[in-house]
Amino acid sequence: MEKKPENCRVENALGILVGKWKPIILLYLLQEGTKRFSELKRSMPGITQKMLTKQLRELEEEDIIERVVYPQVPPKVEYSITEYGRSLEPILEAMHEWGTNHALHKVTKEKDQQKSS
Amino acid sequence: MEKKPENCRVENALGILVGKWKPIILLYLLQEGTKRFSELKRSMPGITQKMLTKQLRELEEEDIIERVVYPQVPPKVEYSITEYGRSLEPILEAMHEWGTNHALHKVTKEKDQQKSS
DNA sequence: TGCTATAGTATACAAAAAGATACTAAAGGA
DNA sequence: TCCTTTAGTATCTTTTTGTATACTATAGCA
Repeated sequence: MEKKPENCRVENALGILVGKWKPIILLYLLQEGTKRFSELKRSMPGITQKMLTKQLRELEEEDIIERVVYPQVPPKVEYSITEYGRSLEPILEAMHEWGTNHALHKVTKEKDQQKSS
Repeated sequence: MEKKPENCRVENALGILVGKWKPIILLYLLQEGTKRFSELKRSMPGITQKMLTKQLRELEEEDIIERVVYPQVPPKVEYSITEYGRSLEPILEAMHEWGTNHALHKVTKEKDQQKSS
């Protein structure tokens, strides 16, 4: 496998996951399946509509999620993970697991430093 | 495993990997082992000293890399991945692999769109 | 004496990401 | 008639990231 810094493709994946809300959106859709825009918004207190729209558009652009518009009033738009998008799941799981452990690691380290000071 | 958006730990991992140069630094150190500051800099054309220093400090802060200073003039400082930092390797590999495939996926998608237009 | 190399720091600035806030259309209900 | 709901868009401001450039100390070398 090519891992030379010159042709590092980690950013290709990173770019898709990066964004304050993207991992949250993805985990939510992976677990809960298809969701409406308003449901997504309600599930993420603090996000603005602009941000949610932007992140969703970016994920759609990369073929990770699908957007289905129902021609109704008031509007109804549903979002879901694509078949292809599911291929990100193992990475998200691995990061979640590592991240959970890392929170612990930091606490442990801090305690050690307190002891030695 | 806890994957509720409310307690998403993906960012814990993401935060460490994010930064224009961090994946490159990590892959390089993982492959090449211990390296001096100047070697890192030379291997990453385009990075400024300030940026390199900053990224290295952040990785050190998270216990991913180790910094060893030799009391010499001119100075000599060596960086290497910590034992703990190695636990990120599978994630980086997975992202690299996914990212490589994703580049292909995009090209394929574009071709499909051209055909249908 | 002046030049090089090393591993930085300091300062100013530009660009990108995120946030706050106000606005839209049009159906259905009180 | 007015209010609510939905899924956005349009601006503007703030915060975070990243870049450019100049500066530092000191040993060894010519």
